[in-house]
Amino acid sequence: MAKLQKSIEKRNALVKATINLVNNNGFHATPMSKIAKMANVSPATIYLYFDNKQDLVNKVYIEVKAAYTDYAFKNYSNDIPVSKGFEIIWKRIADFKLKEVEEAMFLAQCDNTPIIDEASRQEGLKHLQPLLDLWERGQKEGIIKPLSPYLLYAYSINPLSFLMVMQQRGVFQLNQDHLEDAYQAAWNSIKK
Amino acid sequence: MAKLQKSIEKRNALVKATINLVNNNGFHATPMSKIAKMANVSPATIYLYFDNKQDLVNKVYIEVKAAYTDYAFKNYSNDIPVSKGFEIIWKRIADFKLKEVEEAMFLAQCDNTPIIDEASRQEGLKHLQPLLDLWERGQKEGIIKPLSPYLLYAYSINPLSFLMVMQQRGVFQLNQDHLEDAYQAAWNSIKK
DNA sequence: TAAAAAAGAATGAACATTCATTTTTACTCT
DNA sequence: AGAGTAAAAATGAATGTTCATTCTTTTTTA
Repeated sequence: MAKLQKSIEKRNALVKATINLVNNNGFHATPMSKIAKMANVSPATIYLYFDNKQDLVNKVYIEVKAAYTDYAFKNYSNDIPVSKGFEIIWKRIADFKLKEVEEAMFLAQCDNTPIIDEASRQEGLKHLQPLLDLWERGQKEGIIKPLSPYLLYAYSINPLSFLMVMQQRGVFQLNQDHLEDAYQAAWNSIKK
Repeated sequence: MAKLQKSIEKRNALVKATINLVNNNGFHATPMSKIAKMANVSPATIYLYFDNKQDLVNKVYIEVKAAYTDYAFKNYSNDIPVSKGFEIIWKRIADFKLKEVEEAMFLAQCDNTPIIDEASRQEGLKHLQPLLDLWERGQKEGIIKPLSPYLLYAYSINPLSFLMVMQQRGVFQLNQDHLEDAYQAAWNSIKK
């Protein structure tokens, strides 16, 4: 008999190709045939790994989001003081966006368009819980402003996405000094 | 002989339908036939007003961006003090995003995806010049931080887009208090 | 060697755009 | 003012292409 395993490399190649092509052309202008070609795979093979095109992009989104938040919260634990915790997370996020430009672009696109299922969006949101917990803790301790988490996110974390998109478009070059400035702006906007 | 005029109402209906459908389905999942149907027009008629689908979305983008910046800078002139000028612009932008939700969503999507021509993107960028001038003036007067305009934008103006998208998704309800908080965060992030 | 994995070609639907007609409009001539 | 008309505007139906997905066959693997 035959107990085979589907190639994890093929799957990875498909995920990578999807990210790249969706970044450059948008989801609906990215045919399955092109994804297959870039992954060096037959179009039919995609369907061994994913149910259909929608399932493909949903799963890629969730996986990239998970990788992103894993990276962001890597060195964080909730016995670290709030201000230090925020610095750690913020800088890891900046790091991720600078190093994993493709992944970050892909998330930005998914988060601003209707290409992802509502369910997958919710799923992706769950991964941000540690940050919400940090903010709640900070508010209890009177260290950060008593604002809605959406405001806190909008003014401290989200601006990085904008900077990254501008950088990716070659509009300007984000350097280490910019990042230090950005971190200060982020912290000033949430600290009490 | 006949000197006719194409109906401006039909054109407006097409623009409106495009915005609505692209917001809900994304550009490439929005067929010309649906745009036509929503505008109560034959598909062929679209081609009397626009060269093709790409031209349609480019023109809609530029027009909405122009409407947005006209609205934003309506009550502003460059003899107004920097801090007051920023407040005026910021609040007009917030106003626009709250009142013209569809238009604002459309811009957010276009600004985060590859659906718009590079040329049209540049064209849209030009309209922000008054804000850049304000920042330059503020920096000369030592009132606002000597940061890249992209950082200033990222931390003062752009967060509104995020809040608007969240609001639109029903994730949270943006009220007048939130906006006052947000304005303070915005001003704190740019003032020296 | 038997079953899974992978492939390439086939299928059928969806779509952007064009084509052939019809309708509307504004002007001219009575 | 009203009828006639030429051209623009608008239309619905075609056209040809692109693409997601499936089908049939081949290849790989345990």
